[in-house]
Amino acid sequence: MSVRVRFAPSPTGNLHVGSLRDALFKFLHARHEGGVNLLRIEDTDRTRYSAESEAEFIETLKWVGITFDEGPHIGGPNAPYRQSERKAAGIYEGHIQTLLAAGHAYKAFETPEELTLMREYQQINRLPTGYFGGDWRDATAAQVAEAERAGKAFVIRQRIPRDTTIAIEDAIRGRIEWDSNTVDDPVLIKGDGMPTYHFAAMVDDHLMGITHIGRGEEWISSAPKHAVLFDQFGWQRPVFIHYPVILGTDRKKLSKRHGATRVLDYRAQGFLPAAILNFVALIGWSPGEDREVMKREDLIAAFDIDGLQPSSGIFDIEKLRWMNGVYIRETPLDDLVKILTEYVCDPVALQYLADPGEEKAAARVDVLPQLAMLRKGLAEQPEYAKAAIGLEQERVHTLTDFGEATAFFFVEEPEMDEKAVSKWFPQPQVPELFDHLIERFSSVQTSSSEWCEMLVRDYAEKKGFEKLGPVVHPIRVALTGKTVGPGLFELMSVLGPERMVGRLTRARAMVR
RNA sequence: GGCCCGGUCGUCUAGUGGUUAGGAUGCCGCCCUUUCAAGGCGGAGGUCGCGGGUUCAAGUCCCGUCCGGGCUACCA
Repeated sequence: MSVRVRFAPSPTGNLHVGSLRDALFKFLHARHEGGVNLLRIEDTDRTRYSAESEAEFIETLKWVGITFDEGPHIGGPNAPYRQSERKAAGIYEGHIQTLLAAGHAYKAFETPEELTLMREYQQINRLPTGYFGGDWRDATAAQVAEAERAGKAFVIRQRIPRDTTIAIEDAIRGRIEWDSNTVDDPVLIKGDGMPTYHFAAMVDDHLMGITHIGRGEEWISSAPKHAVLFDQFGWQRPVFIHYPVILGTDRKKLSKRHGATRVLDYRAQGFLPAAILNFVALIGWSPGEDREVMKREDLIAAFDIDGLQPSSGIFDIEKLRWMNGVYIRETPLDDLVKILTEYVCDPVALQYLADPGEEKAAARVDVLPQLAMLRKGLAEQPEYAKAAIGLEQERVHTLTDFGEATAFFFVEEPEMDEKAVSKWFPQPQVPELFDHLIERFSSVQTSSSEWCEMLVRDYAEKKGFEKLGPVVHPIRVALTGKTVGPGLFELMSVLGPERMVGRLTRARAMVR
């Protein structure tokens, strides 16, 4: 039987990196096996559902390149793909009647207050908390009928078998068992008639032919209920895969304190989808060999459930930054320019950089003016901007870094680093050097890097400098205001004679 | 409290009874070089959570223990 998996998020907030990783594992599994990946929206909790959230999920998934074969946005043979719509279509109604008739489910009429009281009693007496029977699991038909006649509100609970062992086979951890007396009777249908996750997800998984239920390990505790439900329906149990969780640097669940949890915030910070995918795939999964830089297609080719790990992993943004740098360097320049052009115009990214909310660590307010200059440069002098980007490509980690890295190309008068100026400008060779260059560049139209190199080397040699440093460094400071950056001759070539004359003249005035 | 899951360099991980415990990142150093990167080379960093046991041999198997995490909702 071919593999059928599903990503079934509850759209109640932003799509965060943990969910992205879950979606990725399923996607890779399906694609590796030539199976089917489907998207289902679990919106049975109408009080928390948000349409914007659902839209964000779909947009994010599309951005990183996780594709689906069926889903609410593309349709498919198992439509509808939103549980609220499936409820409206009566899909769960018939199934709960089947369970009720077989005695695998029962109506329970406790009020929420009564349940709270029961929980408190259990806690005080150090008993396992939960609904293990209450007043209704063993109620007679007459009692139920009377309560119904009285119009009392009820939920429908699953009747978990007692005095037995429930075991599931987890694809990562192997066999896990429970004493069935420690598993309480979960609500299947809520008072408002909506199914809970426990019921709707399992019914849908069966109806949609899901072969592998992949989800976070926080679901392990409810797995016995789900397994029993499949048994009670007489359905074949799918394979359960409980992924380990992704933690923050404090070993607590990943939260905003660690930078960001929302995938789109990483986009705003200038991370490439390929890098995010690659990085996140390697938390909790390994190809089993010493290979780390893997593009989407490599991941698909290598993915195997056996490579999944049981232990949780910490999200190390430093390693993500390294990996993002690798992907930026590997991107062909034309593509990179296109990506950057979109990035510097992306209102969501700019908005985030201007106001990263609680994520103070990620605040990059200072970079906004620089990104604006890059945007302007890209629009008004595309070839010049492209050359500048090409020179900085191998020394940045994120798209955001291009703002700072290319800033000196676009401002008329680059900000001069004081330490650099005081170190290099007072040196005796400098005035004559600047005068020489100003004169030479004033008389030419273009300047290739070879020509610039020859010019500088000849001058250094003529003046008796054994090393290039004393000549190169003052020029670099004059042209860029900084001591670090791309190779001087490439940089000179891109700047061109006119800009160089302007900047050298200004620097010359500073020397006296 | 109850039930369940997990535990190899700081971090991500390889490892399925016999390895000097490997790789990556981060850190440090050297080389390259006009600087910074990138790249190359090298280094520090692990008593495989701890304690017992099985075995000629244990990170690998068994037991116990500690620590971390999850669940314990008419949320998912």
